[in-house]
Amino acid sequence: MDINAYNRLVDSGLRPSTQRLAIMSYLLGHRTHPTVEDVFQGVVTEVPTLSRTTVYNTLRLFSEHKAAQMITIDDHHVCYDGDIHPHVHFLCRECGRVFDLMDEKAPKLKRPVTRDGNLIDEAQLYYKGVCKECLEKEKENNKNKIA
Amino acid sequence: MDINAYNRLVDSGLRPSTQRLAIMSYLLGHRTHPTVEDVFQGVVTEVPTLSRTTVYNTLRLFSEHKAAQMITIDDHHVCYDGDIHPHVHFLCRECGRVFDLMDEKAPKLKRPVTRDGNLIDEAQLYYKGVCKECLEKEKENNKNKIA
DNA sequence: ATGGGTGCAAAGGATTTGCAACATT
DNA sequence: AATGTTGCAAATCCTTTGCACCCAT
Repeated sequence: MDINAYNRLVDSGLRPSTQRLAIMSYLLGHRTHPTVEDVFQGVVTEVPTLSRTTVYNTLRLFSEHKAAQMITIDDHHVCYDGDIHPHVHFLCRECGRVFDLMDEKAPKLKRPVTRDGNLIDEAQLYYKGVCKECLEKEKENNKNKIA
Repeated sequence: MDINAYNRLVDSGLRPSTQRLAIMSYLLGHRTHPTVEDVFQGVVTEVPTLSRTTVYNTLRLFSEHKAAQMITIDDHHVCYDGDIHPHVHFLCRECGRVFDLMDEKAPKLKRPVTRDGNLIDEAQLYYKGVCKECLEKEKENNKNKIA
């Protein structure tokens, strides 16, 4: 039993059902920004009756309760993050993976602020480009071409 | 004939067909962060044979060529922006509209940079919250409740 | 027994694809 | 003629909804 997952749920005002615990536990244990499908595949082995519906509903619930973050950098690339502290994300356009950039200064918004009369309570900063690994693969391919 | 639309296309290496000109012209003339459907509805009156397929393909083409920005703040809220200078976006969760926050300092990335071996060539910062108008509507509703 | 949680099947939407027609060089 | 562009129809994919069942209180 994952005490961290349990606490996150209870602290967020969510009842810790089997499925919710398993999904939250997966999120906390896989800091790879999984998609809905990733979560489903990862958890269904443990909770064989799990349905995609529940994963959809549960992840939405989590993000509504700020028990997890929904990240939508790109069309066709919705993923989730159990880390609810503000941090910067980086999407590799080649492999589609999302990385955390821990050293980057993330926009902080501890409390909602008002700007031009608008109430702002959430901020997201992300970068796009090509990750180290994909860059190296590209280099390899170029070498091979020349050789 | 919209010379700005024309130039943007040619500068981006895109052939200025009737449809592309009309779509780019719409983008440049409507700084409201229109969705694909918005663009379609706005342009079809002018180019009656226009199809949604073409709008999809064309907007994707634009963003691939950096002739426009695709903005995906939220799941189910993909929109486009003819303004290709970096600026901060603000999504109102109530009405779903996206605003520009011009006074905010946007992350600048004139040239691609390397960070931890990753090549970063694009940055997006956005805020979420409730816009001025929706806040005022809420206030109105509360007043009425009390009265 | 009551309310919340789950999961199936179906519906709903948004986006892409295959392909034929068309325009432009 | 050759290439690039458009647009219809269909396919696909992702996500939500309606509803019945189930579990826990």
